[in-house]
Amino acid sequence: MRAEMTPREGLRCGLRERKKRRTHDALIRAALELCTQQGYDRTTIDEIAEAVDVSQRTFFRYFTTKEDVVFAVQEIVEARFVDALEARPAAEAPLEALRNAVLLAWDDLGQVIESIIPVELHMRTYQMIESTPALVAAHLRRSSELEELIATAIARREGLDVETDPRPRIVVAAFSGVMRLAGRLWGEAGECSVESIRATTEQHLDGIVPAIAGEWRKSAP
Amino acid sequence: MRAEMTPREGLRCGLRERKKRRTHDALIRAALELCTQQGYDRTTIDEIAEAVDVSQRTFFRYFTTKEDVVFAVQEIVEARFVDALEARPAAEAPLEALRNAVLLAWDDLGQVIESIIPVELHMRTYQMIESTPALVAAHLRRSSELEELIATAIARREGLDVETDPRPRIVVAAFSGVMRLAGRLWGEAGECSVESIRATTEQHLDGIVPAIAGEWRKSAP
DNA sequence: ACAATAATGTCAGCCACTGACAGTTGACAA
DNA sequence: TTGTCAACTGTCAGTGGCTGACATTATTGT
Repeated sequence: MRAEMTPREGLRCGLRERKKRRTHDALIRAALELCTQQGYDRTTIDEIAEAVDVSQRTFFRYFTTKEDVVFAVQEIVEARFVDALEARPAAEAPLEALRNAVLLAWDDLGQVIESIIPVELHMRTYQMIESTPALVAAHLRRSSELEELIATAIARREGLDVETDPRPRIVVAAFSGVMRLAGRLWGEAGECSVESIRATTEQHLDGIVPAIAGEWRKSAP
Repeated sequence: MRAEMTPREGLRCGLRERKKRRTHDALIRAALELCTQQGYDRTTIDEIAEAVDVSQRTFFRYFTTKEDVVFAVQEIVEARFVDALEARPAAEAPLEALRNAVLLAWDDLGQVIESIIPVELHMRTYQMIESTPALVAAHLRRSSELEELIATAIARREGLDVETDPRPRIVVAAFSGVMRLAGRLWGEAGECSVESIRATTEQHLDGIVPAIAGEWRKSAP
C-alpha cells in the first residue's frame, strides 16, 4: 500500500482497491466520530482501529500519525481551494483573487465532503481541532505549508519569483492569518453552518485593507 | 515546585531556590546543546536528564513537555517584546507601534539571553526549530497564543474591544505572519547574527503596507 | 534539633509509533 | 482452475514521551 491515496481516484479499480478505500474511509469516519464525541486526547488509536475491526498496526499503515486522520478531509478542501485560485482571472489583484477563490471553495464544499463523511461531522471536527492544543499546532503547521504553495501560485500570477520578491509571501501571510482568525471565531460561536463560516470569512477578508492602512479612528468598522 | 518559574526573579532567595534555578538552567543548556548537535528527534529526555545528572522524572517536573524546554528562552524574548509594545507612545498607529517594539526588542536581546545560554546557542536553536516539523508546529501554536495577547494590547491602545472589533486581530495576524516569514528566511540563509535577523525583520515589516495595498506592477519592491 | 514542607528518585504503567516476521488474500498468467 | 507473486494484514516486541503513586532526601522556619 502506498501512503499517497490521493482522495478521488480509486473509483474504477479492482476489489483490492475498493476494499482499501472502504477501510480508509471507515477509519476516518470512526476516528472523527469518536474524537468529536469523547475528545481527541481521550480517544486511543486502539479504539479507532477496533471500531473498524482492524489492528492498530493497520491504522498506522493508512495514516502515519493520529493527527493525520483528523486532517484527511481538510486536505481535500485545501486542494480545491488551490485549484480555484489558479483558475482566477489574471486581472484580479492578489488579495482579490485569494478572496474570491476561498469564497468559491466554500460554496460547493458540501458535495465533495459528503462522499466521505456527513458535512455536519466535518463541521464538528473543525471545532474540535480549534479546541485541542495539539491539533491547533498541527493545523497551523499544515497551513504554513499550504501558504508556501499559495505564495508560489500568486508569484506565478504576477510573474515574480518567490525567492527574490517577498511580496507574495507577505500577502499570503496576511491572508492566512485572517483566514485562521475567521475560522476560530466561527468555531467559538455556536453557529456551525457552512453559510455562517462563509459569511465570517468574507467579512474578515474585506477588513484586511482598511485595517492595515491605518486610520482606524476615522472610520467605523 | 511550581511550574511558573517566571525567569528572572529567583535572585534574592534561599539555597533551595538557587539550586532549583541551577537545575532549571542546566537542563535548558543541556537540552539545547544536545538537540542542536544531534537533532531534536534523535535526542531523548533520558540523555538530557543524564547530562544534568537528574532523573527523567525530574526533567518533567521542570518542563511539562520535551518541546517546552526548547522554547524556554524564546519565552523571555516574547515577554520583553510585549513590554516594549506597551511602552510605545499612543500616537503611533498600530502597525507602527508593533514594528518599533519588535525592533527595540531585538536590540537589547543579547544581554537578556546571555545570562542563561550563549547567544550563539540561541541562534542555532532558532534554526533548529525551523527545520524540525514538530517544533515548527509548537512554535506556531505558541505564536498564536502570543497573538492573542498582542491583539488585546493593541485594542487597549486604540480604546477598542477585541471581541467586538476584529481589526486588532487582523493587523496582528498580518504582523505575525510577516514576522514568522522573516524568521524563516533568516534561518534558511547562512547568516545567523542578531544584526542580520533584525535587518530582515525591518525590511519585511516595511513591506506590509505596499504589498497589501496592491498596485504591485506599478512600483518596484 | 525537629517537625513541616518541598524536591527528588524509583517504579509501574499508558499511549503513540515502528521494525520484523509470518499469515492471508486479491491479481494475473499459464 | 490453479498456482505464483505481490500486496495487505495481524502479531509481537520494543522505544520514547509522559503521568501517578509512594518512598526518600534535603531545606527551611522554629
